[in-house]
Amino acid sequence: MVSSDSSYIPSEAIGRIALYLQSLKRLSSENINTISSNQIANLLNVSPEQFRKDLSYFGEFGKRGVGYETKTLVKELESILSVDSLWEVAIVGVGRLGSALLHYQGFTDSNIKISTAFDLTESVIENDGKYFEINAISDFKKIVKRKHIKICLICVPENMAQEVADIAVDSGIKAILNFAPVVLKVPEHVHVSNMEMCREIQRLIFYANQSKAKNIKQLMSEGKDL
Amino acid sequence: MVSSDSSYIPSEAIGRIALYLQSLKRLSSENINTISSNQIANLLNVSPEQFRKDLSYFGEFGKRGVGYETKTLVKELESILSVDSLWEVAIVGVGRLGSALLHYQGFTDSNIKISTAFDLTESVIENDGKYFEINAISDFKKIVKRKHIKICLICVPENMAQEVADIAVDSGIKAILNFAPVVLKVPEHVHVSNMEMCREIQRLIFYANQSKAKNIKQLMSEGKDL
DNA sequence: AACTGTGAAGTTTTTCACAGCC
DNA sequence: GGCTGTGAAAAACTTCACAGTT
Repeated sequence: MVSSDSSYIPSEAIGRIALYLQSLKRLSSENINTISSNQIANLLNVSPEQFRKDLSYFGEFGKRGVGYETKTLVKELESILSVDSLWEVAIVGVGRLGSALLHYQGFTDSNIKISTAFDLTESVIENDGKYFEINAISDFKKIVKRKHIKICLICVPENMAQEVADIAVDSGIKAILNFAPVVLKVPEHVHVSNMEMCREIQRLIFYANQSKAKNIKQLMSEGKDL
Repeated sequence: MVSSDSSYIPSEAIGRIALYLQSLKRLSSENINTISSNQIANLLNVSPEQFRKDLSYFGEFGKRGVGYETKTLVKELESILSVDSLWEVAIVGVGRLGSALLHYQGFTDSNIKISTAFDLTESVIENDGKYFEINAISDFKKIVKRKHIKICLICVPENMAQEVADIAVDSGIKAILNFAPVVLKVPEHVHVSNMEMCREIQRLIFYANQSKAKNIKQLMSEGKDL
């Protein structure tokens, strides 16, 4: 049923599947049992066709004339993304951002757990009476191999990020979520996703200012003085 | 010189301009004065054509046969993004993530400053001998108007995010960086960019597992037993 | 010779529009 | 009648290929 030759699937679609899943879980927990592509699309600011097309890459999950059963679809999407069982991920760099992520509560609902943390040296940090063991980066390969960890978050300063990425690749890591403001060089089979706040804010600045420019243009075309 | 009718510009291009800028600043500080589209593209894993095309939406910045002057291009790109002067942004929600962002050092280089923080109630937090004033969300509009803040980061729990977004919109905020796992409803003239780690990690999980599936498929087609 | 700038071609992604099913 | 699933059309974006400049 679930086909997954990813070569024909727009990479944006995968992100949207995760979005649909998030929303469907919520709907399901609110005891909404059935939903149409129109309804969910409206909730998520995508088009209904987009929603249906995205699902169609993986199979047929709805009933014509009826819609989609939320509970079933949750299961199907979890299976598509392979998030139907817990994924343990590692984090490297336990500075402010890293430790914020380490203590973030929101991962649990998504079957994600930051099970292992690394920094330059071993230590133990405490939060709300809970203790977190921080491992030395020199033990990365050993620990990651033993725990079969496939995904790692990089939260180190920019001048160390590539070095960490190299270690991760060498340790068999399959995907990296990179918070450092650099473009990591990794082999093709390793996926990198960047979460860079400065770049993102700068994009917003462009658009925020753009709308100002548009307004000015509009006012001028209406013959108004500034 | 700098034209900017954003309707013809791929929105991805803006993110890349911010990326180019980041890299060019670094190169410039390393006293690299000239660079070709080939060189910079290789550094950033984009194609040289992509780089040239992205710039071409805004003007002509290079010299044929020579390349680009880093210092000049930095200035040009800063002007395109309007990040040539300081942008003060607000943050709402000073939990773990919010306070990590509040103390993040990396914004300065990008002319971004989180100048104002909000939470449910007024308070003062301390870090490294520095004191940060946290304002009550009820004062959001007043303060944001007075300080002419146009951009805000939303770091509140998901059940409050829409409420905060409504306040932001009402206060004249032009763009929102949203860390909550919900799709915000805002008028068309307000730009929202989402930084949602769970969804991003789930995307990585899909790809991480995909490559496994591919490997298995490959092994099987080579006639090997598992 | 080296490198940019850019129409045109190609590719990817989204939207349309409608057949098919409940 | 209402809603899905999906080829086909349209739009968006990227890459090609080459003319133009230093």
